[in-house]
Amino acid sequence: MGLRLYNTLTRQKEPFEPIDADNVRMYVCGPTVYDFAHIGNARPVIVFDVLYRLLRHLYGADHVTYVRNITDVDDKINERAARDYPALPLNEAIGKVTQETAAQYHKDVAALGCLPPTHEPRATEHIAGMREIIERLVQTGFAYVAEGHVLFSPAAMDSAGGMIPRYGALANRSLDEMIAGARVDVAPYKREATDFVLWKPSKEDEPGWPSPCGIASLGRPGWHIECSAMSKHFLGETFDIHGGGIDLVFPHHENEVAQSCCAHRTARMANVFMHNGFLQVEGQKMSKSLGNFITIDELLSSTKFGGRRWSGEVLRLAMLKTHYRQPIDWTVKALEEAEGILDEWSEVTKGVAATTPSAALLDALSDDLNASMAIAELHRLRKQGDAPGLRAGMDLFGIQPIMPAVGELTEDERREIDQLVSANTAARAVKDYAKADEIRNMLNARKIILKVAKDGTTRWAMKP
RNA sequence: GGCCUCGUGGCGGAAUGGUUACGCAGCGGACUGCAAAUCCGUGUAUUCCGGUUCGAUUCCGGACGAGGCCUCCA
Repeated sequence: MGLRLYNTLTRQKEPFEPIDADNVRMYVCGPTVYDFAHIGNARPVIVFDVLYRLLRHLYGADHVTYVRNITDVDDKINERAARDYPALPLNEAIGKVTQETAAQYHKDVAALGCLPPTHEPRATEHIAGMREIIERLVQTGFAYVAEGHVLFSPAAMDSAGGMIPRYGALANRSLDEMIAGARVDVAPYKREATDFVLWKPSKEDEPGWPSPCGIASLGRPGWHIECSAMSKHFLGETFDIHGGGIDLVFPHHENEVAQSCCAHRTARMANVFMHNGFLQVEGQKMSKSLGNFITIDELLSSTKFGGRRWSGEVLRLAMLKTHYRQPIDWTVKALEEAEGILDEWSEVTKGVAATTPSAALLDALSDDLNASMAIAELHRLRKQGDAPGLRAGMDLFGIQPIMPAVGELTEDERREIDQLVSANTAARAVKDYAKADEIRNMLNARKIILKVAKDGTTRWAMKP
């Protein structure tokens, strides 16, 4: 069975046909680097990493180009920089914030088992490309200059006709509905309430670049234009897959489509748009005010969630247990269950070389990334004792075997435990059960459990 | 207010116009000095009310409930 993907553009699953099978091209919206990435941010990164691995498997590792940007120009960054480094000049402070946050992000997603994308461009490296698109949009009447701003006109897009899509086609809403919505920011320089900013003027202490369209003052780009510029640069005017969180459908992706299709006179920016569902924490929306806001780093290295640390592999498996388009409830219980499964898989696959992924596994993932069904197949492989097959499946998922909590013990502690376990085995061999039980209780008190196999060999593990 | 998504067992979570995967927990058994671990077996579910249909959990309408977008939050 070939790859089928759910396309937000058409609201249905479609067979995936790459524009060029020698170079399958995917763009995923990356982070705006102003703060630690939270666990909700991790979902698209993990989901599209699995898709990236699947595409590499299907089309060859050298035939997939994956671009995930870093947005390093944004007013939230400016605010954060001013707050955190009040003594520094703003631009210097911004540099510190974006460098530090990007480094933390790389650390986080690596711990989650995500491959680096083929290209990871920064918005500030592509200002010239943005200016070029903006110039073209103004020249062709899709955008206009007003008080140092450049604004895009969805109304102009809708009257353009030809192959250019209707504004709102992706989000499935009409311009009339949006005007009726009436919560659009109305600025005096806008011709229509639905017009959005492509470029805006910068104050002297704000980051600024030479403006397009003959605007004299320095300025900076609006939110959506960076993705249009960077995707064009690396993937061309039309590419295969564009991904991100479902909240990006509108306005972000809708506006990207508008900018790109109008600038390039194309029918589609990307053939397939994919969006992952939202994440809740213990049944509630994650928000700072509810106090359930949790970052990737906190899960990995603090005891804030569930009173303990979690490995990146466990976080990844927990994330993939739910289909990517469904809402996911992030709970301690779900992480514990994922860890239990991973412990079991790890035990049988440690040091085992992978074969190729089973056909059933590929079929499951090829059906719009049905990871739940794929995981069921991994359970089946384990049950059948097919360790190499299981390992191959785990590789496709990007999940490595873990060292159960044992990794947190020091070498000395582990040696001591090994000795106690040997003493327990020896005591049982001579039927000195009092002594054996005493040792076992002592180990249990230290959260060590003994696992005696049928052949008498004894292994041990940390209780979660 | 407008638009959209979702509602499956004790829990998590797939699939489907016709015996409802899989996992966790539970229960029973094997094994064990006793436990644990492991293995085998096993019960339980499609929110409610209408409609279409030989047949609906699936399709359509409504109710109730949860969530999202319309605010530069993935």
